[in-house]
Amino acid sequence: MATTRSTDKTTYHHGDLKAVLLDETARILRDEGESALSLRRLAANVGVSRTAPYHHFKDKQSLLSAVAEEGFIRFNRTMKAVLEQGRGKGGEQLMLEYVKAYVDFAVNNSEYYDLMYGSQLWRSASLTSTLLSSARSTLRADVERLQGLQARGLISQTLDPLRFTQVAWGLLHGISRLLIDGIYTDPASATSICETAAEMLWQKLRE
Amino acid sequence: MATTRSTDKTTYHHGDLKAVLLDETARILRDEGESALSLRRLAANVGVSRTAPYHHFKDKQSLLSAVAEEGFIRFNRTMKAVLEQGRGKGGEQLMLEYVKAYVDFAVNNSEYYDLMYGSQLWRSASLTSTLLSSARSTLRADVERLQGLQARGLISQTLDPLRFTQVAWGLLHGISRLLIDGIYTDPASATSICETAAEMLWQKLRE
DNA sequence: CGCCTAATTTGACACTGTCAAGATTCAGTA
DNA sequence: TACTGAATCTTGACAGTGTCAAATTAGGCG
Repeated sequence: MATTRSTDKTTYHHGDLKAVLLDETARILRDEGESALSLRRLAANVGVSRTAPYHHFKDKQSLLSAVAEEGFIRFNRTMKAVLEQGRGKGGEQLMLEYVKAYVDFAVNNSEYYDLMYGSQLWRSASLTSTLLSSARSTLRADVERLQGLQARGLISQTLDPLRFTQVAWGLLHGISRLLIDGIYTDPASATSICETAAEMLWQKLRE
Repeated sequence: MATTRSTDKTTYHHGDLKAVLLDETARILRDEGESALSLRRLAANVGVSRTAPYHHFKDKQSLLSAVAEEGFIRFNRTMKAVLEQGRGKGGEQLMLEYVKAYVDFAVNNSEYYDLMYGSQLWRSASLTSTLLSSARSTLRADVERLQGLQARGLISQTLDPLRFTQVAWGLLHGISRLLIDGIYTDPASATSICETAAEMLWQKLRE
């Protein structure tokens, strides 16, 4: 702890500022909401001057994009783990767990999810190619997995893997957003909604 | 035209300010985007001082809520018309047109849709009870229509109308958001995505 | 006509993102 | 070890922003 520079204010050079800014940004978004995030408050919280962050991020959007990138990494890791742990399970069961895992991640990491699929990121110039490929990673893996299943005759042959994936993504994204934004009347029914969604997707997969 | 007060700057009392503010707000959002909307610019565009809008709207969020309310009115009207014009048609065909109409409204009126189902509105204090009932109007009508169809034995008996409606809503909302925010790789495939979505929903309805 | 109320304005305050110029520290080379 | 260039951080400044309070103006009604 003594050698950690993160919270050490005695040094002029912070040493760890970039990483600390990313963490504190996520923390503010989670605990206090988007409207509470300003670069000045962020800098103050971290114990640094107002413009210090500008030496690590071009502007505010650039910082948010970097946080989003961290979100994509966590998201991809989470979804990959779900698939690996569900190896032996049946398709229907796996589909349900996948749906639940997606929505669960979105709802319980909304400070990241909001940025990952918010409108600002996808219109911004700071959408680098590496970020973009990270953003499409899970989607691409889904399409390829479906193609594999189709080749082995395990799912419907008439189905277009890309179309199905796009629709499934839309479904999961929509449910997640309605939950995050508090638009569904009864958030407690989330599990039940996920089950119905998974059933529907699985039905379409077998056709 | 001469008697119209909307653009008349000669009078001290604007006369029509509230309505003009609502229209100009929607116009700015549509043409220049959310980040371009400030109360000061809005007021200047309309030819009125910075704080004039405050006599018609408590604060900025209140203005946006009012614009959202206008959005709900248009949305409810649109969806109602789709159902009425699709009286004689078969269920599957009607489902497709419904899906297309929803997504079409969202994409082509995104300045309203963003506000209607944005996170700010649903957390805000300006979510009045009349606004809330307007917001849930189409959803409630959907549930009741399904109950009617179920009573007449036209759709699956085992299906929970509320759950299905929630999931269908999630699907349409998700597709709309991914299109609006430019996240889908190829926006041209929107029609095809809607078709797949409609098929899936119809399949689930008959079960 | 005169008054009351609603509509509108000006002034002010505390914020915000961001740029430019200066100060400080670090890393590496001679 | 001393010096130098680059990286990092700070202070000062500017144009915006949302919003409040107090003053001003106009319209409608007696």
